[in-house]
Amino acid sequence: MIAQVLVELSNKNIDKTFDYIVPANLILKMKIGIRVTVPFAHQILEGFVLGLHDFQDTDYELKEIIDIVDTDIILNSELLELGKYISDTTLSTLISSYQAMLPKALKARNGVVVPKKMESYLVIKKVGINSLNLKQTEIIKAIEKNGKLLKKEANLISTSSVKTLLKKGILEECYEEVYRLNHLSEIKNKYPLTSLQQQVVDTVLAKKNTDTVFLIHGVTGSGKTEIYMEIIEKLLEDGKESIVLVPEISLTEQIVARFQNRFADNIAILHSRLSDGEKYDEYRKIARGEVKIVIGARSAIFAPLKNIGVIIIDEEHTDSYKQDSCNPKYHALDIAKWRSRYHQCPVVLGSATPTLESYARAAKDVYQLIELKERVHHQQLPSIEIVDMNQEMKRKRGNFSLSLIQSMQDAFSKNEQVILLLNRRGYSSFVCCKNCGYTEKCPNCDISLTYHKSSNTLRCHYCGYGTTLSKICSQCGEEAISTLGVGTEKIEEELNQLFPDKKVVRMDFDTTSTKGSHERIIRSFSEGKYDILLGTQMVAKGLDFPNVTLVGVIQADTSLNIPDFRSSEITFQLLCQVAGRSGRGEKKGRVVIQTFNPDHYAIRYAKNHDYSGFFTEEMSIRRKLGYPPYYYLTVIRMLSSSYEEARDASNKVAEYLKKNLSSSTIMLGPSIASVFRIKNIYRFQIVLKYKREDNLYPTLKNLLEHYKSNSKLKIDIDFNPIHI
DNA sequence: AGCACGCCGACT
DNA sequence: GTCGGCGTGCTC
Repeated sequence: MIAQVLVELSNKNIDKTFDYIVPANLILKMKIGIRVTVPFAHQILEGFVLGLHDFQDTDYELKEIIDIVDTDIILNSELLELGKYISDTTLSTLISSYQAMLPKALKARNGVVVPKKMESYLVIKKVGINSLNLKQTEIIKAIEKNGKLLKKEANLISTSSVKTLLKKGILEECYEEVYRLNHLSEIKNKYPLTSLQQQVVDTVLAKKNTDTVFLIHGVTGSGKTEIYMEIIEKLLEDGKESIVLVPEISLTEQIVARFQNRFADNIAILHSRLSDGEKYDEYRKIARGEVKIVIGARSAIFAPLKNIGVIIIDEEHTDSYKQDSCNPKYHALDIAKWRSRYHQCPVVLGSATPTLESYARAAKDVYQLIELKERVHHQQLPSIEIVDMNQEMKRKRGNFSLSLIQSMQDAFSKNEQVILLLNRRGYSSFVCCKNCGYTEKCPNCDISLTYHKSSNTLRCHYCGYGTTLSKICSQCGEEAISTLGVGTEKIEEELNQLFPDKKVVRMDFDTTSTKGSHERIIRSFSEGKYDILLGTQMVAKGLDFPNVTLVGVIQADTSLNIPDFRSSEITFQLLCQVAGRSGRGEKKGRVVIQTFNPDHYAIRYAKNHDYSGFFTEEMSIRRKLGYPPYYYLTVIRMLSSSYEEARDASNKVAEYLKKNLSSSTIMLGPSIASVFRIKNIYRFQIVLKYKREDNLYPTLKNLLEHYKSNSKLKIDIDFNPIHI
């Protein structure tokens, strides 16, 4: 027997299987999709068995498989097929696609082993023994209750009796895997659906055995989660399973608790804040068919469920559904559509602010659109006030407008809570010498350093570089360094001066880096231990605090100034999302947005909660400039530690693309990437715009092939990029 | 990742 | 003449 093994060597561009002889002792255990260890180039590697043959069809002298890693199939036939689809559509290696689908503990690894957590149990081996003493009988009875007993517990009765019984062969010790997380809770009463919510549920279920994609465009607070849960429950009655994708940062205890109250321990949770061991356990529950509902962030889309009834993607506009940091650069929505075709089940997308791409597809009936224009129980959407900071600055009032201060005082007087958004962490956005104008930059990246007052450091938000702040300018030697721009740390300081008797809690990258800190902040704010929750975009999404009646946006311009064609869309989405945190209880909410661009259309439409107005205007701009959804985009990046190397290669690549792509494809660049040096790697990029380009994949494949042995230059391709 | 192979310059 | 620099390519 010959096995085709795909080995883990993702660093080098080896994208093929190698043949190995299956030794006689492993033939019975050998299955496609299992993990094995093999000798490969003077080392031992792990890999996946992708095929089995009876005969050798090459004349190499083959080596033998060393062993199998686990007896279970890691990649079932669906996942094997899905991996090929991912590789074909993202042009990344097959092994990287499989690795992306698995939790760390199940990847073909090189070294790291996550211990399976085992507990020792006692079971009865021999029955009908009657010469037992009192303690021994007690132990046997305790075991008979459930058929087994934790050894720890038996030892509490009598350690020596346990030993004797084991020695006599009456008892036997066995080990069982225990799960680190237990989602045990009782099913509580569910809320009755409004007739509007019920209609949505019925609409989706009417197509339950088709691969229809639904887009639920529902305002914040329109009760989408209840709709999801009802759909899931109805499909559960058919024996069907569900995947629910939720943005990483809104996957909090709050949302998990809602699902637990409804489905008790029938759920597995997958997100990055779990430890490797916890992730492994949750994954095993799914693979063993012990749970029917999976809630998780992006990678939960790969959950190995076998009979999927629905895939729900909440807050579908969230950019973290696209993996763009490493290969394969896949979008969870594409994976969802593939699996929906495979399982013949619907995909349900939900958002108050769908991406232009999704809404345009709905408008063209590619997706089935469902509109929910009102909040449940006729709660009103918050009223939004725009404050022109150009006028405010003339009055010199720091970062808080009179209107925001008054609104905050008003909320506090009624014992209500406030959320403040500032989409920039740190104390100041950069430091600058007042004498010579020199700005301190990161030595490894083309980025200004951000001042963090609490640690008195300058830090790079791209590579993590840190240095202490010196008051003396390194350029001119004058003691004239001053901080400019504003971050969350500085706002926290101002708040303490403005409202000394109010308690502020800050939630950003810096205060949520330790395990559980994110949850702690949310819980204590929800318990009323703080009056103000101040944070970056983390505070904008999914949170539900009934006592919050005021949301303040310190600077709506932060995201507007990003040099990206999506900056208006991102700003509009962020403002709508954060506004939606206000007035979710019985009291009506208010929102104050401070901006230097009060007339910008993204801000104007957000003020009126006018999605369709924004959609129409933004679409006309995208059409004029030739951006999605009118054109597809692909970014090709040339990366090298040598500036010249990256520059020269980008010119060569551009020439090659021009020659091989059709004349209707528009090529932007080559130009330096928006941040042209990160971690000492120079980055050039080419952007392709096209409506249809049949030569795209073959051309880019050739390009990668050509450069794959070049160790100095890396070619990085991102189809349908989120950021360019 | 390693290790072999091979094509150049420096040196006993 | 030989030794070793490392760039390149292969590993079932």
